[in-house]
Amino acid sequence: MPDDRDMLDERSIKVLWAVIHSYINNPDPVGSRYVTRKYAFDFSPATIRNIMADLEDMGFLSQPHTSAGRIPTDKGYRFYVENLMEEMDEKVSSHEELIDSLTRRLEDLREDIYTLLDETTRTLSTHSHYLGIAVSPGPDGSTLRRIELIPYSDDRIAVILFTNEGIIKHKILKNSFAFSRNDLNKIARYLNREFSGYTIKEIRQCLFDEMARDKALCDSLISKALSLCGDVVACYGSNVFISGLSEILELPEFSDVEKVKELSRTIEDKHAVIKLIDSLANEEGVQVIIGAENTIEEMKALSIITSTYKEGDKPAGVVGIIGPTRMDYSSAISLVDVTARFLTKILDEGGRQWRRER
Amino acid sequence: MPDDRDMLDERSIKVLWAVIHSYINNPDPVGSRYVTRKYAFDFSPATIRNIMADLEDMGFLSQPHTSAGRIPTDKGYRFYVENLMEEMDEKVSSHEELIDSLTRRLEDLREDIYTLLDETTRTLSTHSHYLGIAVSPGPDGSTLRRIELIPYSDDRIAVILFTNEGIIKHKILKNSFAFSRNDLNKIARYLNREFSGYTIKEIRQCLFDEMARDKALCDSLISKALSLCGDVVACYGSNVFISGLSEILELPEFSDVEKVKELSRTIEDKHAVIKLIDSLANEEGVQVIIGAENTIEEMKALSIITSTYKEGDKPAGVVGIIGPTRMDYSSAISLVDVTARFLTKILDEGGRQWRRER
DNA sequence: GTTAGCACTCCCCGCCTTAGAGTGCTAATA
DNA sequence: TATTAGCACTCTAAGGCGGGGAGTGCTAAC
Repeated sequence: MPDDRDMLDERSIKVLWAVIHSYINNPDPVGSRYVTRKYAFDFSPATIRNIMADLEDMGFLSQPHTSAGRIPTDKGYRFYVENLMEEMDEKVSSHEELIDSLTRRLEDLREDIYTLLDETTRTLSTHSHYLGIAVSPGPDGSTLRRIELIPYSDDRIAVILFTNEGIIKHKILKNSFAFSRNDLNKIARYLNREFSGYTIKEIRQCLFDEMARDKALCDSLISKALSLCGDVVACYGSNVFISGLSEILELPEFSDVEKVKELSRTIEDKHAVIKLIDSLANEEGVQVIIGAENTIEEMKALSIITSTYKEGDKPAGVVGIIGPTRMDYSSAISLVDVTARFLTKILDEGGRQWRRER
Repeated sequence: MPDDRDMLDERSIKVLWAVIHSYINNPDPVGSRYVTRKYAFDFSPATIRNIMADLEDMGFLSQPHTSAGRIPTDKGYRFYVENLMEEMDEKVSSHEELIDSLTRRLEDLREDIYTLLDETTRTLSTHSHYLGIAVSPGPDGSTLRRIELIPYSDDRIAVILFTNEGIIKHKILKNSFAFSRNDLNKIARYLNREFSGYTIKEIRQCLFDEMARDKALCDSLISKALSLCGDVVACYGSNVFISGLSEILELPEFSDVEKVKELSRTIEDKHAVIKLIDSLANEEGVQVIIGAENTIEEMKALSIITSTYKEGDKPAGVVGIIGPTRMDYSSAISLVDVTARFLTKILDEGGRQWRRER
């Protein structure tokens, strides 16, 4: 693919930027006259029209109908995000207000990452006026810090799993054997020695190998320990948090109820969302997916900005913003970036001393 | 207030029922001609018109405009729910399908009530096509089964709280003292002896009294135990689960985006919802709130059906359905009823042996 | 007490018109 | 040769108009 940048002269770029900038602020097709006026071009509308026609030929702009102004295409936004945004937009504020409000709201939640992520999406959505989204660390983002076994009733024990990321998972297991408290302590000690410091995914793999290698080899307590542990790590998965529906409904693109239905169906399907987001989980830095670049059919009219937050230097989970393709990319991107860094910092403060050397 | 029932003769009641029945199935104003045809009355439309005019005078029906048919008022629905529903509607199915799907989906979740309630709302909404709602037990609905203290890092301990209702709450406390594992065990034993079997609310009250009575009296370990416990019970609250937005958006009453916005704002405000639902938490059996009977401004166009599920014989939390006033009350009520009973049964199976005699 | 008949009301829908915004093309201009 | 003014053309959004239809309330007859 040739570099689009080369196809465009300075003037075309300015016009493209103007159209996008205008359209982001106000979803009316942008006319040539408006561009000359508002953006103080030294050309007449007629010239701008010619340029716009060229931009349309190249696929950066489109017309809803003949004799309407132009609106950006996904390709147009893409070009904007990659080439124009940083150099042409006046710098957005340093997001002090966001950091403030994150700090204030999340202060007491450091140790409970689910509530923390939930609050994060709320903050993201009120600041961006789009949907805020967060995904908690999955099996390969979570590192086991510690596992505890607690007798719960005559035939049940509670398994509690602490991770470095602040996730605390619990599961009650119906066990047919009656373990003594002493047995449980032994098993827990064994499991902690063996597995703490590894990711859930690694533990899964390890358990799998162990089982496969030789069942007879393990003494019975160890094999029971492994099976307890297996039950819990087996159902370990990511959680999704999404909020800000009432924010995003204020946008004119959602004045059509059909659109709203589509959106609500999409965000109620957590599985699809997890799948989508997980595919971005290992990318460095802020990811931008614009409109039809998206793989989910119902989201082809939306854009997604995400970034991973980390625990140590390992990607843990994802935060982001979902909005219309006509999104304020510039500020959304920096919002997401700042938020991800903030979460990384919080995790860092909690968990450093526990990281296992490898 | 005089009993409305006395004001209406047999014939008026039949007409009222017909209007409501028809309107529930199809939100078009109901005309006199339609009633005679569809509901096989032995009278002419003119007679029905007279009756309808009377019903309107009495406040059971209203007209969107002159020369439109009638639609039920909140008072009309109230009369329907209280007097007509059971005797006149053909019995709804015994909800075997619902029980089936509840059983299937909730089988593995008995011990984790949050996931269980969340899934319950999903099931409720797919079966009713309205919003499913569930509220987890609050401080006076939860009975402490057991408390565990676990060292978490050098300066933090994890407090884990098990309740009879299957709630597992955890909180990481930064403690300035370094407790030994032994100390923690002692403290936990003390707390369990003292508090298990009591509701969180009672424990709160008790802690409060204890503190007030005499601080000096307690030896230092006990006072620390109480303060640990206090930190955790202090932040114990209900959780709300709501789902089915995409279901309810299919209804014609939500073809107006303003209505949708209002709805989404309402259900995002968990606090208001909890407050509303909590006020019903101690009522026996199924509660029905119709339209403007509601105290929340934004919900005056909606009806709410709720019932409490119990742990033993003590009300624990609330499940319900939120829909338009034009709701299929008959089936909604039995759905909610069945669901609440189901949850009660599940809780019963898990927790009986732990109830403290008083 | 019930009903047929009838005039009346009001909404909904399709149709038309108009105003306005914006385009593309062409010919004139610097 | 690049730019621009002028102009005819296109398309939408909004408002006005009129007929059809559904339903009512009233009156007088049964």
